[in-house]
Amino acid sequence: MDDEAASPGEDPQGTPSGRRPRGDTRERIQSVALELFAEHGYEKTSLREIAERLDVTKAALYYHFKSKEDIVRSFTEDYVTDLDALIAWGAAQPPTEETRGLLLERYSVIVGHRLGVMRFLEQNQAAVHQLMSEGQRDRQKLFRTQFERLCDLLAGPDAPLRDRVRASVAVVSVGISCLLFDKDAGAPGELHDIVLETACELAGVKPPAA
Amino acid sequence: MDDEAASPGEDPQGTPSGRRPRGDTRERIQSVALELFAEHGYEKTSLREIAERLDVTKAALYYHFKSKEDIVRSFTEDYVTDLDALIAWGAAQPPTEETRGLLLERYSVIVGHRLGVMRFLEQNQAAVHQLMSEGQRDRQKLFRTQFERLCDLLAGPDAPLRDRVRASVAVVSVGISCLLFDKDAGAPGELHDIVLETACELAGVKPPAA
DNA sequence: ACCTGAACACCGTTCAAGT
DNA sequence: ACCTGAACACCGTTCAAGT
Repeated sequence: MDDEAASPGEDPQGTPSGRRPRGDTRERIQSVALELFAEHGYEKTSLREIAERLDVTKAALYYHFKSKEDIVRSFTEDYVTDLDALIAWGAAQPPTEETRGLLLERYSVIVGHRLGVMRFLEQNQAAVHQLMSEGQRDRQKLFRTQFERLCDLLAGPDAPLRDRVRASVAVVSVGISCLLFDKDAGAPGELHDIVLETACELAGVKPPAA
Repeated sequence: MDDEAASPGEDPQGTPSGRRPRGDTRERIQSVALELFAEHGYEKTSLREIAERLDVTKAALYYHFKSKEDIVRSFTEDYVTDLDALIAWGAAQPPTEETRGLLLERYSVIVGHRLGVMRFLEQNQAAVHQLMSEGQRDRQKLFRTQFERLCDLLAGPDAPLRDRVRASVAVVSVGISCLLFDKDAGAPGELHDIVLETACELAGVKPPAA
């Protein structure tokens, strides 16, 4: 039923520490790929380049991943899971101002923890959008849908246009602020506070625990 | 010196109405390309598809454009020119609150007039970024640079972090709001007013002519 | 001036085969 | 389980040649 759990072969014995086959080639592929995708873009990075850096053949990559897009999905998955959990949490809360403030704060924490993936997603929207809208059966996991769900939790589909626009800008602002000013912050929490305050102002809520 | 003015051949006689060679193939390529690039993304759209829709050969496209990237540049150029003019204007004004408000208003007008190109740029950042950072000698025309110049006119590189973050979000908000809510607006100026008000609030200025 | 046909190197993907 | 070598169809690009 759930066929996307096992990646290489089947591992029927079940190696104690999970399914990683000791040689950590799979993870090395992931990290080299994310690095190169960020540098030259997803489409401009060829599997040959990735393979060469790892001293393996192009074909070897296909033992660990079933396609180039599957490599992307592998390091995108965790972010999607986090965001899904946040949305589910938000949907279960009473739609109060406090909930909306916490939603933005938790979203900013997720973004802060996965800047590399966020940068990739932001820069390769077109590639990623195609990628996700085909194979994925679970429509709830499409990025666009997740974005909309998050916005709806902040403003609701029946809210006046102004509120919906500002809610969208609030969500987007968290992402791009973190990406653009990652390096420029002095104190560690400085950027986080600014980002959250700005997003909350846009969404029309007081920042939580201000 | 300026070698990017003439596109097909040289047209030494100088056809009265410009350099268009009557058969409007060049423009048909542009419109089909923008359409397909928006639908399937820049990289996923092949020159074969474009050529087939126009009933010509792939090779024919190379008579009108010197590469696939050159097609993008052709419908990107006008937007870049507009933005350059806006930046030049802004740099020549006194750095008052009124100037900053007008900067945002004029930017939102430019964006509103070129939604198709904006959508393409937003979704294909990675492709476009590569594209522009190589061939282009005129560094001032890089998109990233234009974005930064615009932000600097709103906040200045020495402004406190908070102001710089909010200036960046202000600029980005104009683009994404127009793209996301293009269709949802009731009255014609309704969205424009909301977008401008939001951007001005972020940049810390009163909206012009409110 | 405007376009075709055929070739080029490169790409992502597959698969039988090796260890 | 993990990887190679060789082949596949397709891509962007070039170029001599046609009208």
